[in-house]
Amino acid sequence: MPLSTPANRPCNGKYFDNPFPVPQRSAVPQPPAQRKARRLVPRLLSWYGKHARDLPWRRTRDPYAIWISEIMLQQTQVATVIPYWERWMRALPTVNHLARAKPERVLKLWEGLGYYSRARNLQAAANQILKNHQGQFPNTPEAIRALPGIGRYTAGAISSIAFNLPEPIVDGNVIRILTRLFGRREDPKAKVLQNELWSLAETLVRSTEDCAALNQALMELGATVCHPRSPNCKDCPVKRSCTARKDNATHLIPTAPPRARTEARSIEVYWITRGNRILLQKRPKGFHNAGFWELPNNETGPGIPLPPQSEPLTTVRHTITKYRIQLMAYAVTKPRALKGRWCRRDELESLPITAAHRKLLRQLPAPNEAAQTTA
DNA sequence: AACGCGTGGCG
DNA sequence: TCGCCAAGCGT
Repeated sequence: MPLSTPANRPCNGKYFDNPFPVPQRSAVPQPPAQRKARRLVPRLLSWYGKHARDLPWRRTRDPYAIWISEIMLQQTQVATVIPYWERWMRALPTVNHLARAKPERVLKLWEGLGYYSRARNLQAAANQILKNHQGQFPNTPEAIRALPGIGRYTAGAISSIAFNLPEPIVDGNVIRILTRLFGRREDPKAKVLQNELWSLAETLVRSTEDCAALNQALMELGATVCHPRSPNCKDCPVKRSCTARKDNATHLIPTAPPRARTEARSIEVYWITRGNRILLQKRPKGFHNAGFWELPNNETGPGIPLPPQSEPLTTVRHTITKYRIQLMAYAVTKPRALKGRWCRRDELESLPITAAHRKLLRQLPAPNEAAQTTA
């Protein structure tokens, strides 16, 4: 265990003093779906016991470490996250380290992961923990949920995984598993089904004392067996209870509403060199990805008149949700007065730069070749 | 409630 | 190449 965090701390008995599971012994009969959900729990737990991957953040119950992993894993695959998480935990092993770090260092550690507001929210939350919780990670679902960047899912995940609290989680994996198990073909984003999924997830997590394992079992099953496309049903511990499988409808469930079309969009960026240096600027506040370094461009600054029919040195395409963006890099020899920082090639490594701009920079000639290229 | 946000992998 | 997808959140 390479971390300096309080790793492998055994699950403290105090977590079990909570009044749960609440025995549902009312006169009203339970809805069949909830009964079915409870029946699944032992199978899920025993399957997880055998098949859980050995992921680095599963070797600790430090809420800080688990928090970082949960934020990194939002809309991001496990394989991508692992090296980032390892690096982050070495660089900023505690809430205090994160709160005190320079924002630019935080961005640098996040560089390439995308959805960069996650990184800014992490640091804002760390400061909040310092101020409101004396640097101690909060241990109630409500207090966790109140931190910036932590929504209902992440609050449930940290509560259950780090503190073993009986808090439900509904993420993409859980949506897939539950809609398939219960044969629900409605749009899982619709409020009605959403509520039912959260209710089922709650029943599940309240049916065991190992809340951490149960919730992770759901996600693990979704990630490794119950794939979006061509699920591996033969390896599924609950296949006999799966309505979608019985109806041969796993490819139809969960229903996915059509996505919005992406629009094409071009941005001119300017390759401005002086000797062996290249001009970079920090993305200004108010723009997305504020704080990252980039080449001057006509998105965040004024355009520069280019000679007619000038060809870009290179182009890089990348897509964000709505736009397919083409960055076209033009060599500019006589820029109007632009603010920025003249950087040597080797300095670029230490600055936070988004993946799209990194790609662009890699494709550009070295700065000292400027004269020849821009003639 | 619907939209915007990054990136890399896959068929 | 293209569209879809991955441990969501804030507005």
